[in-house]
Amino acid sequence: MTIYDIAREAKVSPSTVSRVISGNAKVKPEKEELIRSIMARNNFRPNAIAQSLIGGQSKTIGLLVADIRNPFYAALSLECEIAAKRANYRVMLCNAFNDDSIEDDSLDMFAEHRADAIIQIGCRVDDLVGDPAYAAHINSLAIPFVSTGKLDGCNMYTYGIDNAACIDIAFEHLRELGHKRIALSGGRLSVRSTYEKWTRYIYLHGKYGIPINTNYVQESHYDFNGGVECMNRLLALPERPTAVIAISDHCAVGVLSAAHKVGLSVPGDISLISHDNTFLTEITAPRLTGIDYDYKKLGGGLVSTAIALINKKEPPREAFITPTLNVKDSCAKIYETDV
Amino acid sequence: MTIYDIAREAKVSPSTVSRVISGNAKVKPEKEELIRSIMARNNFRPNAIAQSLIGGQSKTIGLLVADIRNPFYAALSLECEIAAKRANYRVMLCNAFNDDSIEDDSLDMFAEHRADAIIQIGCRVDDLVGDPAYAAHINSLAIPFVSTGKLDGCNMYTYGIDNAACIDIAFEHLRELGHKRIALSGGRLSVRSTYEKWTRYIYLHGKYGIPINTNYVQESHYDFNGGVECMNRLLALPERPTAVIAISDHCAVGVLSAAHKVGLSVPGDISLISHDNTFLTEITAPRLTGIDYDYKKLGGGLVSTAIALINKKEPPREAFITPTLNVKDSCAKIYETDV
DNA sequence: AATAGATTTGAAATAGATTTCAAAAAATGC
DNA sequence: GCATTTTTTGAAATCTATTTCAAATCTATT
Repeated sequence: MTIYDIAREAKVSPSTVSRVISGNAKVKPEKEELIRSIMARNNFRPNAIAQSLIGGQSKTIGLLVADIRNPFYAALSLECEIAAKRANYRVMLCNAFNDDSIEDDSLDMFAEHRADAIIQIGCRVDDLVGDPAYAAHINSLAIPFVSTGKLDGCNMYTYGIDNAACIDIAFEHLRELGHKRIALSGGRLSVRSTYEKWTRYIYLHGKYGIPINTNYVQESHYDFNGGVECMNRLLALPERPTAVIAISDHCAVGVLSAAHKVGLSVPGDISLISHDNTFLTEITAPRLTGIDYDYKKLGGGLVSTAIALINKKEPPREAFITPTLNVKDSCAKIYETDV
Repeated sequence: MTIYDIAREAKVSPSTVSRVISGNAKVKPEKEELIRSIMARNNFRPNAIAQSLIGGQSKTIGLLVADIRNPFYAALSLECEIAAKRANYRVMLCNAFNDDSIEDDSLDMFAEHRADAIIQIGCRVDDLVGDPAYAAHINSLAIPFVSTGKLDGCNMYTYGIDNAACIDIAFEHLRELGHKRIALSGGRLSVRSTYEKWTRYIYLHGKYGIPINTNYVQESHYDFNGGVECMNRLLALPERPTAVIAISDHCAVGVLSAAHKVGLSVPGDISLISHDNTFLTEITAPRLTGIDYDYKKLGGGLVSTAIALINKKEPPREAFITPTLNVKDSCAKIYETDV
């Protein structure tokens, strides 16, 4: 069923049918009525593929995430989908699994499907020391490219999170509660967002004249086991920290589990601040205080930056949303006598 | 950059370039070499949209899930994506949020984009008493439709989970451990998969001559709060159950939390069996014993059923994978003296 | 070298919409 | 009622690849 079939039945030309569909030209009301009724009766739906071909726009945004099973990516990709839909764009989602070849293939696939823009969240695009070949690959696509991260040598736009502010907020909250021995669990330093958090952590120690215990910053995976291992290392220290900032909720649950395993109470013995504010923070005991993002704003910002680029507008090269603190039950006041 | 540009530069016809791309006709080796080098130098990628238009196939499968933030859907949609990619299909993902109008719109969108097949997981497609209008809508799309669920009056194919077997396995495990007061938390009876679990639960009581306490079957939401509320109701009973089968991991975590809150130990005081075996079962204390699915097989089965239908093969109307029990730490033997 | 047979190539049609441009129809003015 | 302006319409070109069919080229055979 095509516009030609509709046209024949309505005794008009395909052009007229097209005008009814697109709505960007006047058609005599009675004819429009007739055409619409024929379309409805035949269950006709215009072929979006043909529309894309002639229009030169696929109305599709390629969305590449590291792993949709990670609640952070799930929440964010969801908001991207909603924002895209509102702007009459579709999302084509791919998981990269931190596998370089899948990542490359997905980008090529987006290019072949003529995605109007690409949004990438996670993966190599936030490497502190980027792979030049990867940046070159992205550039070669010649498709507007937006990410929460930033890759050197890559023609791209960033709409992300103010990472330093995350640590500012967490640190300040703990400081107000009297904590001075604050640990960071930790993430991988090779990731830019993590690097920015670490440097801010160090900066804040200087600012407040708190001596840095380098053992308090522990590299870890972003998942449950990363948190467990990290916490175990912290617990083995002669003087253990009184508070831990975890790099993700997943990680925080691991920290919590390791603390519980040795009989420590959170927040009684150790306070814990998390990142991402996914549903995980609601299902632990205690519920986790943590850094929260406005996911709607973040997803919306990524999409609107992408769409601005599609429309040849010039959005800011970089924009960052400010995180907030979502206070729940995992932090407590401390009265240190020995400092 | 199109095949015409390549053709001009290589001094051949577009047909020849096309033959090199598609590989389904011989081209003189030296010409092919030349054409390939020109394509590479210009970073040429064939336009998948044009290929779809002429080929009459979009090589796209529409995937509609209830909510990607739910780890079950995330894990399954991931496997669908992988299986589709292996068969040279792409996935177009939409979230329906249990919102009927979003669901309808998404289906229409799939149709307009000429998805070759639609896979739906969750949402109205597993309603026990289906909405005839919804079934009619699906039928009107005239696109192969595959789901884990089943909707009356709908021309569709099911590749799902043997729900009765889930309960068989959970029940058997608990029975072997000596449990007789087994509760079900619970899900919504209006969902077919849940209904099948409930009926099996009742059947098994009959089979083993265990009296049914109707208070032990509690309807609930599938999430954390559903589990909490359900468990609170169970705990308020004069004789509380010794074991709970939760309808999802999310729900199980809620059950666990409610148990802990009143000082009950799991599995010391109460055993708990979950469903879905998502990462949640690994991050609780104790780790949750539960019903596990072969996600790769399930996702692969959904996709291969869809592709069989695309290729006019006739796959089975219904197929079900058999779940397994993943024994972790949330169930214990019980020595009941009072039964 | 001529012919038959096999291989390789190109012109043109096709997929299903949109858009431009000119023609036809309708509305307006006098 | 006729000329002029405005609105509505249709024919044809376009988007980018694939495929058919016939023509051209090459190889093999005698």
